[in-house]
Amino acid sequence: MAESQHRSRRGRQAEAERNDRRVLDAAREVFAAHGADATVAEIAARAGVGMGSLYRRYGSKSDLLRQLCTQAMEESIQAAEAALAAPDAWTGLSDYVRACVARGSGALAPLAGSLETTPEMWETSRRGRRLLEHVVARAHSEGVLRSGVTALDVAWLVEFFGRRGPAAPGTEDEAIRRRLLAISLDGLRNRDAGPLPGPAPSAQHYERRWQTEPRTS
Amino acid sequence: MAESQHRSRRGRQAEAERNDRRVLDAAREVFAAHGADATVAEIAARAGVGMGSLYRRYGSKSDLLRQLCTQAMEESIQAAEAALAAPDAWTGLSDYVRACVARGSGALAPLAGSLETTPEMWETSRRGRRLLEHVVARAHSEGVLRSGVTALDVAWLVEFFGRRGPAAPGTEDEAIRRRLLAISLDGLRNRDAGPLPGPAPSAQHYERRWQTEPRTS
DNA sequence: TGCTATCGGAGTGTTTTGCTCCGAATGAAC
DNA sequence: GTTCATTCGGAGCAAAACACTCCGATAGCA
Repeated sequence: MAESQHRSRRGRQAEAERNDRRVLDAAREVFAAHGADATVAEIAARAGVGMGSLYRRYGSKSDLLRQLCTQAMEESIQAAEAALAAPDAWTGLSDYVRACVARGSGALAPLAGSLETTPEMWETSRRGRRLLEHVVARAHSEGVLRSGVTALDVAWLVEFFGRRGPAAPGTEDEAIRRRLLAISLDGLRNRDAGPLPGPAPSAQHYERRWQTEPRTS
Repeated sequence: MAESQHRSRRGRQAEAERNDRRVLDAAREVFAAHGADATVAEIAARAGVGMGSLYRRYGSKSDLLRQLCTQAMEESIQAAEAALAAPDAWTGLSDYVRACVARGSGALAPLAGSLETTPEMWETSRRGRRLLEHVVARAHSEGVLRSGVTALDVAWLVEFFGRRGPAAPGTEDEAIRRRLLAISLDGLRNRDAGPLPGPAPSAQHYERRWQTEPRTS
């Protein structure tokens, strides 16, 4: 607190900016670990910031959540672009999955329905999905992806592994997750295993969760 | 409600027994879907039973949870015994995993730490784990399981897929889960893929989550 | 037609939690 | 060194959520 902070342009404003970032990072970790029920107080504590600072920047808990969702979607878009730029399709796809899981993109999915969604968020989400479809299509065309696997299968996989994650780096939880993910990714490769059971996931169902209804309570 | 219920021995007691079962089933579904934060009222509603009936049988929410955990562990023990009796090791192991996931055994794991555990529960848990070790050992000895996979890997896999599950039968959620599980099980088979990353999960860590501490709050 | 055992669910007391408000602390200006 | 503007931190509050109790209604039995 008393440490010098004139590294950036202006002293106090620099602290403000740093706080904003800290809050966002802390929020991602805490929500990932505890779900949407995590308390604002805990986020503030983790960020090493007072409630005042948190609420000055983000009007409400929902706002914070929305910001986080948007950030997660943008990160997954970047990961998809990186996947398309990768030297081979399999490296691209598997790095995409690993990156999304590691960042906990899927951890925000259980929030579906408890959040008012903006049109921009929908647009971002769709853009991410379209890119992922390209990533998957490329993998199929190179013959490295088990046949029958769709982009939504991959999206759901990310979401499954992201649930209640990401585990903090260096923890055993994280190591376990990596092992299981390695197993799943192996199962995803093309080894002419039998066809996948059941119908492919529908986009309708994937999106429906986010359609806002106050709550079923 | 007004339907006749003299199918069993005594009219009113039959209803009582049926209610007990209904509550237990409803509780499993609701906790699986909403986590430990699910409300008692919702469980009662789902069971089609009043709060009074619920509390007469189960003294508290924690009691109910404990009962549920015990039941889940016993079911997984039965599944393990079935696996050992299966004609071949792979059928046994994969049916074990599918059964546990379908019953949502892993859905109760996130409750770890929020529940007072009895010595009997520990004993049951350990027995289940020992059986699973036999199931895994058998699979290795028949050469159908990817090398390096331990019983705890399988246990964690079940837990991962059980999180926030099971989805109600017949829903698309359930179909998706089955697809992803099929992928993971394929990755689990022995195809001399590379070694799994990182160290194997430790029993210490697996058990530590259940050691009761009031709460970190 | 009473009598007993069980049922259902509205009401209650408590805990939790999102959010506000204000005194303290910091840095810039002069 | 003093003053002023800005940002910080966290105690406290009002509202909501929730586990649990209590009692009138109801179903079986004699």
